[in-house]
Amino acid sequence: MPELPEVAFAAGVARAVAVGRTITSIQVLHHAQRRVLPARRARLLVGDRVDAVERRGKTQLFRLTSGRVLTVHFRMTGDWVVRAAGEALPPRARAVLAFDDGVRLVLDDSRALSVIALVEPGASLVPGLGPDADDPDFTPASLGAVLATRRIPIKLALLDQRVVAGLGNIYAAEALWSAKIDPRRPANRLRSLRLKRLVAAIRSVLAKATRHAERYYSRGLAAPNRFAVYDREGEPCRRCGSRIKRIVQGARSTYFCAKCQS
DNA sequence: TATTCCCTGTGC
DNA sequence: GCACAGGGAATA
Repeated sequence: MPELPEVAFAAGVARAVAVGRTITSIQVLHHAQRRVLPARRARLLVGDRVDAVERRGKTQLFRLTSGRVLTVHFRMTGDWVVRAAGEALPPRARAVLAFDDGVRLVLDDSRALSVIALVEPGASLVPGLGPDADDPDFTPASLGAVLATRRIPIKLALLDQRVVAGLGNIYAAEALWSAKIDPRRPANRLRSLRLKRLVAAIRSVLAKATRHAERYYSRGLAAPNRFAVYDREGEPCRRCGSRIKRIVQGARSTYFCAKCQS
């Protein structure tokens, strides 16, 4: 299930399958995906070749020889499944890309919230997206500047992809714990000390999780959860031992330690 | 800035 | 039944 580490791994799967291959057919099976990419438009992909698969935040970008770009966002429950010619599709297949070697890349998505779009050459790919966490442009100063006008709680600001690209609900909470920042603190009330800790924490939390995911997924294993706070309500804080709290912010859960995050 | 909606599935 | 799920755009 996709937060950034899963998307990064999935992009690697797509890259291995698709780069250098020509698309021979595409089926968009669910109406939710067809709204953005109707069959008539999807047909434009046939005969085009995939030159590269990249990632910006949680969006995967298939760069095509025509100059068009196929963008895929998994949202909550999307994933790639690879199927050889003739193999049965998974029950929640929402779209199927077939290549000239017979291999199919299947978008498997129980909730069908994934978004697939075809972007014309030169058009903006992911408008408004902030820097990725590993981008050198993502610094305490740049983060401070973006947050300066935002009075919303820092946890909600971190989920805004214009602030940092690729941070989701789990790792926003994990990074705030690591940086010892209260998720309820107004975003514009972080000074240089906390900004510095937060940028370092976001980088390290995502990098570690991505390496961890890669190790497991590449062997076909489920990655064991080893979160510091996420989904650990009532359990002891790994730093101070007090009980992890769960609150609701922006209609989603936030987990944190009220004692050592301020 | 807060709420609602898109979809389906799971667990209580 | 109902609450909730790792996302994000569209509303009010």
